[in-house]
Amino acid sequence: MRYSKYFIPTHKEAPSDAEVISHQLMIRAGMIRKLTSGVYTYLPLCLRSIRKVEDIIREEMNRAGAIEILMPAVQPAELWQESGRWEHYGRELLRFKDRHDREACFGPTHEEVITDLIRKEIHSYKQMPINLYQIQTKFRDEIRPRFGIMRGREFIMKDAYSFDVDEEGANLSYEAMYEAYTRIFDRCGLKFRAVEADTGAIGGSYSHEFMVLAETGEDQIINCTGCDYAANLERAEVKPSETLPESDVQELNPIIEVATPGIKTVEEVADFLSVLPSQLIKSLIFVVDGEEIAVLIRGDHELNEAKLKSLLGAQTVELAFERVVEEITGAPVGFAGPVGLNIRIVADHALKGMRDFVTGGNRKDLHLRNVNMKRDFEVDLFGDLRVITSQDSCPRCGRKIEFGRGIEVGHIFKLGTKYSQALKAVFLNHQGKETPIIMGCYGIGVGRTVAAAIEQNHDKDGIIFPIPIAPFEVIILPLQMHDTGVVETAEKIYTELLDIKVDTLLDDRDERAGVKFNDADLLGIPIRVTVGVKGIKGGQVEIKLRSETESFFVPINNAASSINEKVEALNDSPK
RNA sequence: CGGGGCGUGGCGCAGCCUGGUAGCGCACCUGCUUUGGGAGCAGGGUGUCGGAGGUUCAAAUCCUCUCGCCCCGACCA
Repeated sequence: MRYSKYFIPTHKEAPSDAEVISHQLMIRAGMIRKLTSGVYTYLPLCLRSIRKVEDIIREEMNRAGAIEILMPAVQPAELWQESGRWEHYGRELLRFKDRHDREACFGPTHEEVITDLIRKEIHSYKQMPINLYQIQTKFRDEIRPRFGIMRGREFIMKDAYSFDVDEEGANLSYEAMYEAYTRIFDRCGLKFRAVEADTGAIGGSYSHEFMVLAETGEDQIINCTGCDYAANLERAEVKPSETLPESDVQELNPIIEVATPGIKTVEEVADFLSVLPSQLIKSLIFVVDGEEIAVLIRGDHELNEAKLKSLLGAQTVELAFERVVEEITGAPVGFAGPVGLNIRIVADHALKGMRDFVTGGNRKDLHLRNVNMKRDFEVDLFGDLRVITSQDSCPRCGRKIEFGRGIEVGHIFKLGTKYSQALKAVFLNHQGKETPIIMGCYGIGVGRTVAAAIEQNHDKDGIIFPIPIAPFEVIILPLQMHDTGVVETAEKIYTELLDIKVDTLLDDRDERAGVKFNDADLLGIPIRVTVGVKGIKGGQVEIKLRSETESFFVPINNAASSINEKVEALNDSPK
């Protein structure tokens, strides 16, 4: 491609609303332009990167035995009502009506559509396993789109769905996808980690997220330094600590009421009473599928709502409004406690060993000291409810854990029969018995993968693309466009590279050297070939890798083959 | 949805408080010079100051409404 005939509108400055580096660089490098909140045009450079990611995805999905299809973006409401998600998916689902006033939505995901297809076409165990995938534009009306195409509302996604006759087959399908995803992100040249994850709105029983490691990632992840356990923070299990014997009940101290005027937060109360936050118990009132429930957490711990949700098998979990808290506890927010409450109480494991602790007094400006379980209140259900901390050890092997951040680029789920049951996707098994199909689903954010790659690979001058997903592999910079020797040499190498199928951009603009160098750095094309009068005199051109500071010279005559060697070397060396 | 902030040329911003001819840098166009790390000089074009209404002799500026965008929050009492 010739730069002068192409469309790469670069900018020196990033717009002020671009927060993260990948967003800034994608705007500056002329990759994306915003149309409206969370909705972007992919300019040619970005599209080339996206296509390269898509090609890698296709190759690996096909290798894993999946089959590409393309489903409609617009979906009828009836299907979503049938699965129950018309109600549950919430405001993220973009809904509208057609001219006949029929309700529809723009697909944010395709479990309903694919399951509908499968229930109509698959009736026998002989037709499975099967895995169908597509690469398509989705729309999710995010609460707060941000970071450019990292969290857009409209985005390109690869989604795959597997259908199996039994659990064992479903596990094989899942593992095949796990391997395919590992290969995909490896081939994209990304540093990533697969972590155990919460299943969220898609539902299902078990899942892994593929996280590109980056400081600016929206997700917090933990991993064990001793074994291969890694998880999303919202999922990470906490090993229950040793519980103390419960035999010495008689030695418990009597409850003391303490006036705590205006003192509400854990820090304030602990400070006021000169105790550690770990001696306090936070009592949080939640509305769980319409039922009010008290949740008890140690003062220095943090509740993990996802865990609460799964412990109770709930659809919705919401912190109660102030008014509700006042009705239930008889006190303003900040003074809730378990003593005397007549609603269900669930508590984190960490409370088991505690005695003589501090809680709210269910009265304005009152806390209680020396509160104890069993004597003063009963816990209906214990569970793992808190967020893991740096003091905790690995739930599998007990060794030290590390915290980090990541960008979720892929997510694989075991769905079980959630959708096949709701939509009655059944088949006849060997015994001729009607059985629900076991499903799995597997997503990759294609645009986000490109953004994540930039987030992970850049410097002060711009992007440093991993070569497998770079829009071009090589950029040629003829520095003096008025010098026929320079131009001819650049053209010669350009033609030779195109002949051997190296993706090459020739910067044939009549610009000053500095402009070309800076743009080349900004665009992040992995290999730069500089053709200048100086080099030509010695019969040489200069080659520099974007990822390195040193350059070297090669003879013009075999420049193309030297460059090709570099291209292949870079392609073969995953990060 | 709650809180905060911002809308002035393509981009980045000043001007607004204290009303009085709309400005700067980059970008863009023309010419000359320059040409291995975002050139210099000269000339030029570019705005319904987000929109509507109001106050006023006069509004980018003050007031009201509205739209859009961004940030934080929407769980930890």
